[in-house]
Amino acid sequence: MSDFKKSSSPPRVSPQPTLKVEKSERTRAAILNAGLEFVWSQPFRDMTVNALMASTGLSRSAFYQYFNDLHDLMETLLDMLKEEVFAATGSWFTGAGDPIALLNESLAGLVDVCNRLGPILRATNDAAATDERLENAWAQFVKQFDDAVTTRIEADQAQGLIPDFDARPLAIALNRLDAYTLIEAFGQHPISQPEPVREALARVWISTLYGSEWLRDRPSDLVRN
Amino acid sequence: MSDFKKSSSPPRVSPQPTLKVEKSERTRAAILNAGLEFVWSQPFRDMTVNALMASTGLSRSAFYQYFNDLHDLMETLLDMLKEEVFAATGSWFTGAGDPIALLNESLAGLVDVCNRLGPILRATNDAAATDERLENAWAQFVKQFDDAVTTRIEADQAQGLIPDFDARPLAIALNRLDAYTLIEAFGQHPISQPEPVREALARVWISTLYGSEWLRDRPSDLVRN
DNA sequence: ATAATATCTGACATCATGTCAGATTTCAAA
DNA sequence: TTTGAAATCTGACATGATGTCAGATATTAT
Repeated sequence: MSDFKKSSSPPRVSPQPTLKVEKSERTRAAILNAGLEFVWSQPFRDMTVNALMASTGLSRSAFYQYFNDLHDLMETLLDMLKEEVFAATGSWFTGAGDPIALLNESLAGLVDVCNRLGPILRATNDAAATDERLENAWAQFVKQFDDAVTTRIEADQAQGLIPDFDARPLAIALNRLDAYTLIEAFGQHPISQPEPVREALARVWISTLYGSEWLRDRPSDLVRN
Repeated sequence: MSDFKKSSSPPRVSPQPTLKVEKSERTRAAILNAGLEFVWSQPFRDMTVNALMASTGLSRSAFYQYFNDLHDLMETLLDMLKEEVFAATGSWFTGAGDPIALLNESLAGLVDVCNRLGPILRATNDAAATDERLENAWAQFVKQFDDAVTTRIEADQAQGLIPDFDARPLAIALNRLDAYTLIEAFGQHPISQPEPVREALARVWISTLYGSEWLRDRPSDLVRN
């Protein structure tokens, strides 16, 4: 009871835990944390350098010591997200063993990351619409998945595990499915239950790639890996 | 040869073909056409009332006689798109007969509309990120599909044509698949070939809903209906 | 304690927005 | 065709966000 906490609060950025903690590192982290707070509570379109810095006690112009503009800050948050997403989804791409089990694992990891960091996902995607640089960063992020998924599909096609369709358009479509279903589900309030979302994504991926016959049973034994 | 034309140029909006053509109707149409031209050639983030009106010969302030702001104009374009999309996809929702054939038809129609009107799709989605009103309009548009698809899935589940999963999360996921695959494919240059996109979407929908066994054959006999 | 350096601030120039009073154009009645 | 009321258009203004910069203040090593 005592440890109750609102379901999802932003993560925090801490400066390098070196002995010497430069002032600049601390304020940079403070600004990033203000950004996280903001993105967790308000849509990106309301973010303004003024509003952001007001919650740090620093002047508006101090912001420009650390970031070129708001989109630059968002790109930093996107980098945080990317790391976690790559870490969570690696298994299906690199792992050996039952492809369906690995795919399930990757999707579960992806859903978990987005459940925790959904607002970053949504905000960076929103922000990308108003800035060419960030849009390219986002596009490149997604493209890495398009490539990886295409490769994996083609490998499994070579093994006869997946029927012989044109892999790339399918990979692109399935990745858009993930990205925007997850943004919708976890990007902003009200936040969805993760489990039905995971089930929906898994059903689509598995029946499209490996065939619907693999869905009958398969209890959720993958929750504890 | 003489009738060759760039693969995709914006449609044009014409005033009501009444006898009396009000001046205001003509300039409203002119502004909308300027909006279409713009969205066909540049990203929405570069659209400015100045830039838009420059191409009409009217003053910047004249714009505000017809629209509250750029997002208001975009909402008008979205309405144009909605009509076409509803007209193109109706068959699977309302029609009677072979569900898979109807689904194929609806998806083909959807791909065709987006192939013609892709820039509107992309621009309105981009614009929605910076305006609450338009964001709601977009969300409502998509939600209509979520509801319709959910209903159709549940009806087919009742008939035993579709397995008994939770319909709504699936419907949401599949609609995001369509929306953002189509934005990606036709929203901006370079524009994809429609056919591989159509095939990818059809494969995902059909194998997820009705089972992958329906994909083996089925030549593209639906092209001419 | 102090000087060199790092960090921060206020003030400025720029640009897009939306409004409004008044100028200009349209159009229907005479 | 003329005319004047209504419709349409325009320039000028106030506002608010942006990014920069010179100088002020704080930090840190010695």
